[in-house]
Amino acid sequence: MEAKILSPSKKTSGRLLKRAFFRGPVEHVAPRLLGKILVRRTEEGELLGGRIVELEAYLGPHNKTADPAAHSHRGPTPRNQVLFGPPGHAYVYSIYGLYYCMNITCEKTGQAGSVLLRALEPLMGLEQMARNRGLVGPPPFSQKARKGWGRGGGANKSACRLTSGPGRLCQALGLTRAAHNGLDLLDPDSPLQVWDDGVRIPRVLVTRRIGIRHATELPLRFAIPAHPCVSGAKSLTG
DNA sequence: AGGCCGATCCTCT
DNA sequence: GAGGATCGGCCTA
Repeated sequence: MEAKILSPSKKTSGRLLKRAFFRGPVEHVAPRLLGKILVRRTEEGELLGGRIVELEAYLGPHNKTADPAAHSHRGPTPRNQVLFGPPGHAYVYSIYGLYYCMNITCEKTGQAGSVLLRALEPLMGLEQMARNRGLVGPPPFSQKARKGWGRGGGANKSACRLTSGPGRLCQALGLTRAAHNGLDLLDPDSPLQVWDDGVRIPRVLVTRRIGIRHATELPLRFAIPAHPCVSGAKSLTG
């Protein structure tokens, strides 16, 4: 069951999203972010990025439904203060002392809803992303995977290993708390942006969230059905 | 001041 | 399917 490839065959481009896009209830914003493109411009001017194919919503403390899994659940702290700022910004935090994860702030300032990016379909800068992930060099990955890279048009399963998972995608793009936490994703001059290239997602898979201990029953994970780059459970009961 | 633990990933059985 | 790596933030004393 090979999934449909959503990548454009031409050179990837797109428009910056508007602030208002992120201002609504996070459970409404999250599924609409599927298909949008996360892009980092490196210091050397290279573009690294991919299409968002899986994400999770986390509810702010203002919400009627309590979400003890959210970092904002206990209110503002030095670590999570970006979550309580304006929408459309990057919240990057370290986890397990080894990896980073990235959220996009949503809703109005102070409400602290956010979206965790869980998987991208690699589109830009695949060679560099592989280096960032430490996947170049020893087989089995490099030899096989390199064939599918180079051009913009392929979400083969090997390439997905670059950005399939919240820690993996941050490592691939080279995202860190020190360099990227708090950046405005909608600023034309920002080194980290979200683009819309017009791709529409016809159907959205909704499941429980992955890897959390609290509020595990909430249906707040959203993914493109059967996309090869989606991580983890493929159904609500999985 | 100290302890606990996580929105993870990788390797090995 | 299980366990280890590894550390900053937050809670308790």
